[in-house]
Amino acid sequence: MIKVRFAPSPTGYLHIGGARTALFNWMYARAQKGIFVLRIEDTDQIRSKKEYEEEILKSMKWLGMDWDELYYQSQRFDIYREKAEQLVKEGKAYLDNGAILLKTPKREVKFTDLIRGDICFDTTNFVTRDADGNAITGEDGADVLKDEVLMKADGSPAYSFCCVVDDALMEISTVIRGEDHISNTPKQIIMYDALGFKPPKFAHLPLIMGEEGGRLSKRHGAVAVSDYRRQGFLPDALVNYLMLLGWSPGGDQEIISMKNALQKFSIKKINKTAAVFSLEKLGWVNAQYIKNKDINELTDSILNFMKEKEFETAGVTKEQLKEVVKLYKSRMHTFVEFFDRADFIFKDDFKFDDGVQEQYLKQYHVRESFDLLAQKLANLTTFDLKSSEEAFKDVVSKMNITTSDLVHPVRVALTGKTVGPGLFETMVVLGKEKTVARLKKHF
RNA sequence: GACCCCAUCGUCUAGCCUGGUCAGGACACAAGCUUUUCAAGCUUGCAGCGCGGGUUCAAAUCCCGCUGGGGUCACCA
Repeated sequence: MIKVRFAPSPTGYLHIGGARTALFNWMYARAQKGIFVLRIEDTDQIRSKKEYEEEILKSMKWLGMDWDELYYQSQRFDIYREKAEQLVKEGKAYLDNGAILLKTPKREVKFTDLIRGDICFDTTNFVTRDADGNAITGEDGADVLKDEVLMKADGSPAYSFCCVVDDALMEISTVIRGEDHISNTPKQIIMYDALGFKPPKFAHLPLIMGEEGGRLSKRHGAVAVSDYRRQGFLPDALVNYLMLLGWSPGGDQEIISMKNALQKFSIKKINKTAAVFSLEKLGWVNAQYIKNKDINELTDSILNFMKEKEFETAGVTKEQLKEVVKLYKSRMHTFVEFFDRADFIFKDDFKFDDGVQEQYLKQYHVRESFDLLAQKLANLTTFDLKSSEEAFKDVVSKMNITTSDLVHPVRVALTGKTVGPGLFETMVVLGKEKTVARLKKHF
C-alpha cells in the first residue's frame, strides 16, 4: 500500500514550491489508490502561527487536494521524547547541555532515489569538535555529518528527528519532497537505523526557480498560492501549470484534466532538472481554462471572486455579468485583468487611458456625429446588435465619414479605451441609457 | 570552501533507459490571414542537444573530464 505525506511548516503561507510538492504527493496517492497524509510540522512554537496553518489548509482545499489523515507534530512531543530517551538508553545517543544528540557513525550511506537513482554520501570524514567548535579530528570543513540534535535543550524535538519518527510510525512508504532535502537524507537514514526502522523510499523533486536563477522566492513576485487566488487564477489552471513543472504527460499534451493526468502520472517520469517558474505561461494556461470554461460556471466563479474581494458590483445582475463575461472570455488571463479591462461596465467614473481623449474626442466631426448617434440610439425601441449598428451606419453615411472614423471615438467615450470587444456588443451590454449618456458628455 | 544534485530552443518540455526518425510540441517573439480596435483562432517563421575526450559503422542518447547552474552545510523546518 502506497502512503505518502505532505508536511508543511505553518511558519508562512503555502507557496508555489510547497504546493507542487503537495500536488505530486497527492497525485501519486490518488493514482495508486494509496493514502495521503497531511502533517503540520509545528514544532517551532514561536514561528508557527495558527493563521498560517489555516491558510495552508485553505489553499490545499482550493487547489482540490484532500487528505486522508491529519496530524500535528505539536501534539506528538511525548512520542519524540520517548524515542530519543530510548536511544540514550541504548547508548546510541547522549545528553549534551540539556539536549540529546545522536552518535553519528562514520560510514557510507547509500540510498536509491526514485527520481535520481543511487546517491551516496561518505561520512568517513566525520569531524569531532570541541566546545569552541574547533575540529579535534578530521579536516576542518570536511565533515559531512556531525552528531545530530534529536531533542533541543528547551525540550522540543528537532525537525529531522520528528520527521523520521513520524514517517516511520505513520508507515509512510514513499517520501516525496524537494531536492533541498537530499542532504538531509543520509542523517535521517542513520536515524532510521538507530531506531530500528526500515527507511521509506525517497523521491526528491527538482526545485522551482525564479526567472533570474536561484530558488523561487518573494523577490521574484507572488509566491503564495493565496496570492494567485487573489489575482483571479483558476485553481485547475494553477494545478495544471504546476504539474507541468517537472513532469509531462508525454506527447504534445499540456492542457490536461486531473482525471487524465492521474492516469498518466508516474514518479519515474518526473524530471531531474530544476524548472523556472514562468508567470507568462501560467497566464496562458489560465486563459485557456477561462476560455474553455462553461459560461455559467465562469460567471459563478467571477461572482464568487467579486464577493471575496468585495468588489462594487454597481447593481450588475448575474445575467448582465454573464453577457460581459462572454465578451471578455477570450480577452483575459486572470479575473483581475477582467475587472481592469471591463471597469467601465461597473462604474461611470471609469478612467480614460492616457491621451486618448485628446486623440479621439477632439476630432472635427465628433460633436456633431455623437449628437446624431445619441439621438438615433435614444429613439430605438429595441436596442440590440442589429438596430444599434444600423443607427451607427446611418450616422456614418450622413456625416460622410468612415466607420472607422466613428468607431474609435465612440469606443473611447464609452469605455475610456481604444481596445476592447466589438463596439456594438459593448454598447448592447452597456445598455441604451448609459451609452447615450456617455456620448452626451462629449457634445 | 566541502559535500550532493543537475545540464535539449530565451522559458517549460518530448526524445535518453532499449544508440540509427530533417531533434517534436508549448509559452514568448516575428510575419500573414481575419477584422471597427484588441483578443481568440488559423498559417508560417525564428530559435536548442554547454565544451572536450572517448566507445561505436553510427552518440542528444553510453562512459570520463571540464565548465556552468542549483542545493545543503542551525538546538529553523
